[in-house]
Amino acid sequence: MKKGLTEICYKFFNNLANPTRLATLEKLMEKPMSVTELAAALGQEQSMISHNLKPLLKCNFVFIEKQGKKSIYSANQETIGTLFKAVEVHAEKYCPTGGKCLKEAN
Amino acid sequence: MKKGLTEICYKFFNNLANPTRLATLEKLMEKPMSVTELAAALGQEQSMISHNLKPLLKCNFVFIEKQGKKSIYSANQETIGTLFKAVEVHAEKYCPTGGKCLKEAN
DNA sequence: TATTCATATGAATTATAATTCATTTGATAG
DNA sequence: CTATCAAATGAATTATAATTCATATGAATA
Repeated sequence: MKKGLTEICYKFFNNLANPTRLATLEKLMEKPMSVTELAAALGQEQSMISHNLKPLLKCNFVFIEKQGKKSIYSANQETIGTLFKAVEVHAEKYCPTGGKCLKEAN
Repeated sequence: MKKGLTEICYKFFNNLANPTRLATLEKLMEKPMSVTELAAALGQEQSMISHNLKPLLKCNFVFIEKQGKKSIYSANQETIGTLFKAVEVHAEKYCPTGGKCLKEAN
């Protein structure tokens, strides 16, 4: 691991460590969507989706394409796909309780 | 991505979204160490290292082996290696400023 | 079995991030 | 050019997490 990558990693994982952003990414992995569509699909306020898309966009976890007054967002399939896969692999091998541990207090 | 993995992902990334824990993992990727050694290597208080090792251990990002009064921690090379590599690959392709964006305000 | 070393824990404080609500900007259509 | 729809922004509030400090546990040794 190169020097300084810890800092990048922090920003990187911090960006992903949010339920709204993860749900947004999960939706966008299915297909590109507008902000309004995302808000409807996730049952969240439009402003909240916008706020959360911003950091995802900044780190290129999602891409934007403006279509008239709409902004169509799409997921970075390469990066997000790799990460979700990595979590899946880890969980399968190292979370024998199937996420039961998540319910407990820290 | 399986149903319910969003929740697991949240816990997963949340666990990694911390500078102390990332620095700890980076150190442990080099070689197994005791809590005291880690504290010295990172210039942090022992209690802080212990506090931060706890969630890493819980998700099996690190492993523990007790040697007398010492606790020797080691990294889960498989998972952490994969993740760090993924960040590296992403950063190389999608962070053209070389992390310069990290300095700016959100 | 008292003492020391290593680690873990609890609880309070401090710092950081998420969410909401009001408002603004930008684009298109009437 | 003004009304409407879509998205973005700002600022205040609320929620979460990190850090510190004091203390407790547990193992080894004199």
